[in-house]
Amino acid sequence: MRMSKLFFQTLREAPADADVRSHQLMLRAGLIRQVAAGIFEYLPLGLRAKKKIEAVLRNEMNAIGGQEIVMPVVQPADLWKRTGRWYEIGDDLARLTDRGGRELVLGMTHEEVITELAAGVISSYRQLPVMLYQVQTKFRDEPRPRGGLIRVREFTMKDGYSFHASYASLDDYYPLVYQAYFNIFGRAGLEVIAVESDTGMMGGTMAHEFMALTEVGEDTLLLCDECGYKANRQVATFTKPEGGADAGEEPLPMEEVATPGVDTIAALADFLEIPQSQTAKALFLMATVEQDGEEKQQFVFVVLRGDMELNETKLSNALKARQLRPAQPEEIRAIGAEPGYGSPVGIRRENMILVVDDLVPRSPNLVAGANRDGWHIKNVNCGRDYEPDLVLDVVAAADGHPCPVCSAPLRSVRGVEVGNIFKLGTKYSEAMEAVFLDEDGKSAPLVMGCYGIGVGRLMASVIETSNDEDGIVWPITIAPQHVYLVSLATRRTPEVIEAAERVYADLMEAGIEVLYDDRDERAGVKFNDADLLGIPIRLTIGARGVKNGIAELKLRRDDDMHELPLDDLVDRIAEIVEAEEARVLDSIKTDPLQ
RNA sequence: CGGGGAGUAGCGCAGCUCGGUAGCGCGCUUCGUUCGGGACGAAGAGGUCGGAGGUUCAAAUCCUCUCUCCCCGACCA
Repeated sequence: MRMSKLFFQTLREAPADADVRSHQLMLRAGLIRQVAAGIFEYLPLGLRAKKKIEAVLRNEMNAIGGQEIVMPVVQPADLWKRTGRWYEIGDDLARLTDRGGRELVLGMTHEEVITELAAGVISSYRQLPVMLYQVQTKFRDEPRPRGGLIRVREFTMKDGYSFHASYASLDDYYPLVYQAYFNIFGRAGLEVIAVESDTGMMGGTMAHEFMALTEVGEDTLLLCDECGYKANRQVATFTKPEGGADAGEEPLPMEEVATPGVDTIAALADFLEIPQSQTAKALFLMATVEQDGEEKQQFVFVVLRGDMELNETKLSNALKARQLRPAQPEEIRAIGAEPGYGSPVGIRRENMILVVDDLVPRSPNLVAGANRDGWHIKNVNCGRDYEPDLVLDVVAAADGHPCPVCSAPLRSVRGVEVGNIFKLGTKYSEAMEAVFLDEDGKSAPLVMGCYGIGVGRLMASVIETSNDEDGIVWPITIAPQHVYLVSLATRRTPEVIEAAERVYADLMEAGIEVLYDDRDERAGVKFNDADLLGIPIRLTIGARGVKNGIAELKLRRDDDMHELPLDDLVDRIAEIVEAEEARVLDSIKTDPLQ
């Protein structure tokens, strides 16, 4: 490809509304353009990188028996009604109506469609297991797209779905996908870790997320450097201490204490000069739950120890709540509690659930609110002064908490979820009546797994983790082009143009991907654009070199200059491309599946 | 949805307080000189100042409404 004809433009300055590094670089390098919030165009170079990633995806999916199909973006609402997700999912699901008044959705994922498809094709255990996948556009009307391609509304996803005759078969297959995912990310030059994750709206029994560790990530992960435990904060557990500072202490009589204007835990601990672990934190939430097929609002009172944070995912899962929101002050007062001074002691227990974190009953003599503005109660004891409805682990693991496996301190890091794998089970096959006949001639629902990778997000993550102050540093495996050929010709040096043209033609002839900078620009402009674009191999043809029969070679990833003889260039470049590819492949790291 | 910020040429910005011919840098076009890490000179093209109302002799500037984008939070298969 000739730069002089390439449809793009590099930018010296990053657009003001990009503040994530990968976003800035992709815009500056002319890989993408933004059309609307979370909606992007791919320009030629960006698309080439995207297609390289897709080629890796296809290759690895095919290697574990995947068969590629394509399903529609626009799907009938009826399918989504059958699984209930039409009702469960809120505004993230874009809905539209066709000319005949029929309701449609833009596919945000394809479980419904593929399960229906599988139901139509699969009738016997002899057809199982089978893995189907597609590389297709998804639309999710995210409330807040951000970070360029990190979080978007319209995106390309590789989504795969496996169908099995039994859970045992799914259990056998799942590790193959797990390994294929490491191969994919490794081949794309992205280091990831796999963490256990919440199964969320997908449902299912087991799930892993593949996370690229970077500060721009939206997920918090907890890692143990000692034993290797790692989990998304949403599901992470930790070894809870035996009790508070006063563990083992005898319960003391309750005592009211005036605390004017002290309506936060931090202020309370300061005011009474006690650690936050000696306080009780009261949280009031409204949960949307299903009861007898009806949606219902359920008031939830949660008591945590003051030094802990609520993990809403844990609570939500335990209550099987569809939604959780903070309760309004009038809702809180309706049960006889006072916002800012909430306490489980002396409240009206009708129409509410009192959930207590399991650390609270082990922590005697806590200071709780008095349900009265400006007052707290000392020496509140769970079990003596109030009876919880549920005692659960509902607190969030945080940096420094003891590992649940080995008790070493956990470390919290940020990560971008670039892929996920789920054991779905029969949730969708039952809803869609996707059944097969087993060996005994009995009808049974298909057992499913599903596996996703966001292509653009993967690309952004690679750039996010592989760049320097001058620009992108592409791994050669997914770089838009392998070679950036710089011609430093001027009008007085036609022999340089001639040599560069010949090298370009030879490289093309040999099937080597080359971006030829034939623009009438000064050397500095070309070198700076070369650095910005991040093509792995830079080849420079200048007057000096041509006189001596050499070209100059520099790899984007290091600072060393090399000289290559012009008459042996093509073979040498081919070797280097191969060596650089091998280098990426050699660095693939896999986490054992736990 | 809550909080904050911003919309003026392709990109980065000034002008707005105090109403009076729409500017600067980069990029783009043409010509000339230059040519190994973002050259120089000359001459140009390019903007309904996000949109709609209003106030005024006169609105980028003041008022009202509205749209869009970004950041933090809520949310997130």
